[in-house]
Amino acid sequence: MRIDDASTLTRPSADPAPVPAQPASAPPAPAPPREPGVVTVEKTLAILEAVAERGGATAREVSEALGFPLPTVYRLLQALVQSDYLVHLTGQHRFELGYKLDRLGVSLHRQIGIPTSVRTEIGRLHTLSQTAAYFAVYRGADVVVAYVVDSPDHPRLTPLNFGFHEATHATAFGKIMLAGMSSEQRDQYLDVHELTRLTATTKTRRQDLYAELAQVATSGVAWEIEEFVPGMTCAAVGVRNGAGMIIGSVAISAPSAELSERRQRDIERHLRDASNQVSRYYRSGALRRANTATL
Amino acid sequence: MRIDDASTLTRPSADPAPVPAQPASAPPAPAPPREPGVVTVEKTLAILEAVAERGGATAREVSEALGFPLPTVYRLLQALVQSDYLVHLTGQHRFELGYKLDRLGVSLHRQIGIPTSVRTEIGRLHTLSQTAAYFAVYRGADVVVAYVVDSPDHPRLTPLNFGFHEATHATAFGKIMLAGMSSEQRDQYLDVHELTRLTATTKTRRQDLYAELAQVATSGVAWEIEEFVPGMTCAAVGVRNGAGMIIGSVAISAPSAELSERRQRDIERHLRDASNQVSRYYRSGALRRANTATL
DNA sequence: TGAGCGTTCTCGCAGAGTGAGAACGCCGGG
DNA sequence: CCCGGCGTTCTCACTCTGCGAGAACGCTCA
Repeated sequence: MRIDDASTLTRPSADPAPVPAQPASAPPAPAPPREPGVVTVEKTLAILEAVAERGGATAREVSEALGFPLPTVYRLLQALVQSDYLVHLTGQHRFELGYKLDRLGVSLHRQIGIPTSVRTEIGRLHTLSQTAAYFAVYRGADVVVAYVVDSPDHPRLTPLNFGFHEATHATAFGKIMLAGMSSEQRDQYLDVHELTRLTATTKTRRQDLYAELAQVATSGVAWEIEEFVPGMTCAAVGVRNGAGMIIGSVAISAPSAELSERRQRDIERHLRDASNQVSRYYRSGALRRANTATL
Repeated sequence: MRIDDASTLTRPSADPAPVPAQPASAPPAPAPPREPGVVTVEKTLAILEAVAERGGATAREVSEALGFPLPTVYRLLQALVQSDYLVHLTGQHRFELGYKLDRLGVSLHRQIGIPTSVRTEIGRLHTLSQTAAYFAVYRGADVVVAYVVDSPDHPRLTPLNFGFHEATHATAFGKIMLAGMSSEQRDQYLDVHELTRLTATTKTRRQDLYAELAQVATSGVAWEIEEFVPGMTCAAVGVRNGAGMIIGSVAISAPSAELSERRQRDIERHLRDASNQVSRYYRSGALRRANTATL
């Protein structure tokens, strides 16, 4: 059973900034797209990430990659080393990631807080249904992937790593969560999140989406057939707390080609079983943070 | 928490610089101990860690905990949110950790890079010997815990988490690694790292330590009996690469009381077995980064 | 209705961060 | 042996950035 590795760089969601075309000229001040923010902090974090991406780097590499002058890079590198976000491998003349990042990662997982019983249940879902298996929860106003179990034979959908929280309209667990919101919450949510087209069959009109959500609400199961990634299908069932509110969702993904009608029925059954088990956990006490997802 | 370099030595706590006459000002703060560094960055990271420690926090909590004025805290919080190191749960008026921290944690683990075959071997060591099991490697000039397998019945020693790299003189795997260094490397290492007393039996004199290291080098196994944590004993065996150099170490920890002579023999056997298996992996190709530990 | 909190803005000042440049030690190659 | 290149640290004067008191706005609760 693997926890979570993989995950590489995802394209930074390019904001629709005006002036997308930088005229190649103007070496002086082409005014980068970025909003103000605290410049020093942004530079520092950029350096940290540069070191992370290339699995360690020399100061010069960072300087060239980011276009920051060398003295600045050294200064900020040292600040990061001092706080244990980086280590300086003096022998190898390299900077690599520091151990605080592990501790922070652990803290993050603790904040999301998926109990072991739920983890094993998702593991069972993976084994029984022979698919990648997911657990998603509300976090604040977002819907986020909180746990994944997959295997070489049944790998996760590449973007669906821990922390994924986009494309709610185009994922099975996203539909479950949208269907679980009050209509005002849903409207507000969709006012902020566009119905981006991802494949030929992605539902990009609210009308269509609402119609499906109504159906999801009654049937209790959401399917998503190649609306997110071509050739792949997902399915999900909601998880409810003691008050009957949807607080999360168990889900699977599999190649569409492998899904005979019979297999679909089996999967639905496994999803409902898993949902029941997980819901049972959340019904019995232990509902830690207020999951009422105020939006 | 590092104790290393000389920079601390150069600056006496209260520097009696020329111009001692401060213009009558400064009745309040006599300037805290901290060395310069990039102030903004330090503040920002302090905020990040404050949020991590308390599992999410409001801006005001952070402000009070760290003594930074509110507008500053908000500004830096936003910088962190913008870079995905924090999320702002607007519904709950809280800031919590962001998903980039997971990605950075994963990158760190990838940089340390313990292959799965080694992981399973440490798992087996845990099961067979019925103890917490560890794998440690050189990283730059340091010796760091790279992987741990434990269980409720056989928990790890509390400080021995991933990333632990102190007290080399008082841990079994540390002794293995010290024994594996050239004498110049060892001397240099010990010039920088004090032989801190941790328990009544910690070896704090180089003499004593060197004597034991010589014995470790010949026997191939290091024991550490309550020199690190009272009541707990550790043992370790080295892992060698194709060139015969020590590049890591497998280790276990257990309560001293549970270690009959027979059990000690069993544990030594299991450690040697594990070491052989792991060494085999590092012998066959795959010796990625130059582990020659230049110091 | 008002107090308290979360959150964002404004704005003038001070000082922090900046970055060209030089310096130092170390290495490997000519 | 000396030179050139690299990693690393320091200096220093200038400027622009981050600072933080304070006020403002909206919300929730009593």
